[in-house]
Amino acid sequence: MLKLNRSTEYGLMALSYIRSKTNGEVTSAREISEKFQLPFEILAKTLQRLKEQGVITSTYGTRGGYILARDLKGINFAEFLSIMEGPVSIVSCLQECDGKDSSCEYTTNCNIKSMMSALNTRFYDFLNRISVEELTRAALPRSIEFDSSTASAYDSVVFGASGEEP
Amino acid sequence: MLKLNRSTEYGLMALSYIRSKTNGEVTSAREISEKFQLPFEILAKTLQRLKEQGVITSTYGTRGGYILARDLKGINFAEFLSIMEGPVSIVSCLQECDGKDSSCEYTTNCNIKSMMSALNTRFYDFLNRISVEELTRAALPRSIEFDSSTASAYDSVVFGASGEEP
DNA sequence: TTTATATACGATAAATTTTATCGTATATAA
DNA sequence: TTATATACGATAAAATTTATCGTATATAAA
Repeated sequence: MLKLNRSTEYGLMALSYIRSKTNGEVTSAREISEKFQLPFEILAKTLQRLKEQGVITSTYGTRGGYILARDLKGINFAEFLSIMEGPVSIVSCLQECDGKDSSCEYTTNCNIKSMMSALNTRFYDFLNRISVEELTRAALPRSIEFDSSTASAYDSVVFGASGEEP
Repeated sequence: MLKLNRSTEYGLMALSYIRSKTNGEVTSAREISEKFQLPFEILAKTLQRLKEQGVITSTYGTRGGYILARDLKGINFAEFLSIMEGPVSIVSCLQECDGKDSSCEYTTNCNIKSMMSALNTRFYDFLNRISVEELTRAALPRSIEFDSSTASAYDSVVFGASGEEP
């Protein structure tokens, strides 16, 4: 169904909340889980994965919790998804595992591989143009013209540019 | 994992094969299933769904099978996916079911809904720019410059434009 | 030093979704 | 009349996602 995993959603909700904190204030997994009614264990694992990848840092103990470790503008959605859901590929036959392509297991005679490869490249490019900074903004900013052909990967992208009311 | 369903892949493979046939020659489900080693029953259901949506037409009986019924240029990938996999939405809380939005069941207090809505719009736009005609071409055409900001939904889109060797 | 709090992490179970199979009905050419 | 092929509902198997459990580790505060 081409849907994001729950952990991806949890991760974005968590980052959105963490970044809203001021001057070095930490946020605990418990706090986020209660604030948004998310299952604690899964959220905790999600945060641990984000820490493992250097997106946030943690402090142990009674006043412990998480703070941002990287500029969210420098993390694009493709990278975020690969942290949260593993290697991103719209077709499994092109998914890289441990550095090497896993070839097609379904058919010995595929007539769409070339096009799926092209589609995958284009999809990856789509994800690359979206930063986690944008995805974790508090609210949709007022619509600004966006030209995807000139925007670089870390440019600000206003999603609503294609068809929303001003 | 943001992966296409098997039936979507089967559907594209089938359409790619069917369109390659010349002067009104029909293609049976059995033929496709044997040609590409795909499970017959699933492929048959896939073809039935494509027929139901008017993409192909069928003829019964001994020399029966399928032929194209619509110009594949007029079917974009968003529509194709909704035929094959049901309503397309990158987040379930925005997925329309029976005309009305199904609201979020996970949390009473979502801080990313606005951005997910924007992301979804943008994703849908991405899918809209890709036609089934392109996806079912026999091979990747030689790379041509593609400017996504000026291309209309049914324009030819060359996927390889972003980063492939010429 | 003890206790409460909080992260860390492997193992496993439950739920959901996807994928495949089965049985039967219908239509048509040979 | 028979063989071939689509049509379609019901159900089972497999895979994936989501959630839970148990235990270990680190730290601030009492």
